[in-house]
Amino acid sequence: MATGRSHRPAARSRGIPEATVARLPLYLRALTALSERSVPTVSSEELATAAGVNSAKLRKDFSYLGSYGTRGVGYDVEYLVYQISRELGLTQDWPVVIVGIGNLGAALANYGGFASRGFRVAALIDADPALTGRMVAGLPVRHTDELEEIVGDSQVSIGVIATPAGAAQEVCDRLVGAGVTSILNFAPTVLSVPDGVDVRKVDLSIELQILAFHEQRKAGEDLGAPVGTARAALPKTGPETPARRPGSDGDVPAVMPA
Amino acid sequence: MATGRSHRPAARSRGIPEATVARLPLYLRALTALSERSVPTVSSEELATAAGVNSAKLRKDFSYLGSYGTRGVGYDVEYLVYQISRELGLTQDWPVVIVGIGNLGAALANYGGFASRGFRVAALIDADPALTGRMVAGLPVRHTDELEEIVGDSQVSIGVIATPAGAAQEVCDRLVGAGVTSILNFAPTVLSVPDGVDVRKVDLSIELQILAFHEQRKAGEDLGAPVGTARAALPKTGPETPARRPGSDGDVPAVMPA
DNA sequence: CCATCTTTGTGCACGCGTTCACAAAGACAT
DNA sequence: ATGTCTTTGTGAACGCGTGCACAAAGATGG
Repeated sequence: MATGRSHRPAARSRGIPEATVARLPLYLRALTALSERSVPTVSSEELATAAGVNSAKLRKDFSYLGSYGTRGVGYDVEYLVYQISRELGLTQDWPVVIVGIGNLGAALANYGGFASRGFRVAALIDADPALTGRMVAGLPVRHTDELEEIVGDSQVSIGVIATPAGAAQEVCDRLVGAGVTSILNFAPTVLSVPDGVDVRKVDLSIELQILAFHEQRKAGEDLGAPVGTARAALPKTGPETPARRPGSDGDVPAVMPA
Repeated sequence: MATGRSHRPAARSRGIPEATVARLPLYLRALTALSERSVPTVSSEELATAAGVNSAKLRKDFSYLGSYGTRGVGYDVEYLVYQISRELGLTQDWPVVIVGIGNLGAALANYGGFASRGFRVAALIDADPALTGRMVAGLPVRHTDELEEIVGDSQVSIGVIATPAGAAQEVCDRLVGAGVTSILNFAPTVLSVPDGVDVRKVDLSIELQILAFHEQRKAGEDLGAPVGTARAALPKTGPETPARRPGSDGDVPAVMPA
């Protein structure tokens, strides 16, 4: 749950709702597990449970792809794995560049799940000259100066940004300029991109804050103190504002990069 | 956007829509930046641009919190920072434990954005005895055996799971059993938790697959080949299923943990 | 004190996503 | 072949989220 779609409110690409697309990887993972256990068929009920969704939703999702089930029996696991893989574009290889090889960037580079689904780390890029040439996850770190060349030569269309927030927009612009049309952003910034470029962001801090909100709510319900009252009545006379920790973050690095 | 909400379809906690809650951290970040530049007030239009949203949406979001603006002028930056912080529960400290100190876990432990928003890493936990006692980000890694004790003593209510997928559910169960009621899950698995426990998941692989879908769609539009046709007509006779890479992943570690 | 101008707060309509509930489709047994 | 039983696929209703568009509020200047 750390995803945030970006522009295009609900692109309904080629008839498949965005919400459905977001769940296809979930189904695929559950199906792959079944496939490895050599389970031949699965019902919508079983698969839905495994994927953590409602069976009606799953059936409707699959209905957007076509009629791949058999009534009275269920779905053929192998067949469905193939269909979803194809639908998601995982039958081809996707070269990916990672920019910003700090703690997070390095962790991503070592991520085993990349190769397993057709994603191949084509290059690692960092602005720090001290890092250039060092091997990370079996690949040499290359300097930002080479970015355009790398992207162009390797036909990279997906870029991962794991730089500090301050550098993210510039890196983004250069990636887009070099031909990248999909970006996964780990830096805590709003990226602006031209139409036709997709951005998804992963933001640890936001996720934690959302959890904190609900956590506070739970705690507040226990006490007799109504959390959400005596608020609209504030006179708002002058800045009684406690001014929490002035000048601490606001431009913090993504997940401790470089 | 790598977030995925989980149970509760749209909990509308205490009147504030879930979608609004998810945007509050965005506003807070933009406001903090303005605060550091000592900007006294900001209009909904300006703030919306900075946060990457529509100004009507922002005003509606704020209307759920109360009437904090001044017509003809805008919003008082400091005041709003305080109100949103309070609403999100960031005026108090949230001790957090991280379980699974692999590449990703270590990167998270080093994340600077934790402390800056009231989140404090209370402990690092790993099942590997070889790691126990080693210092990571200034904290000693402690063994899983101590999990219950650590959570209980430190009053931890938020847990971060960065273990391999296979270990995630067990770790989750133990965290919940020890009193944790909010979980941020980086492992690529569906976690099942009792009611009252919030789970948010961050899944790199899913994000990339969603990007790949759109990427494929873009590429398909260029060619004359209609991507989504000649599909429903498949006879489906026997497993012509190409059976993509049998038995490769399916239980892959989150982001290359331990 | 009045007029003007800016910007908020929100009523309303629309569309996407979810869920229910059931008819149609097929497997399987007799 | 016919009937029964299981499970899919989907029409329809509902609710949340978004965005428009405007009235109300207040600041500001004369």
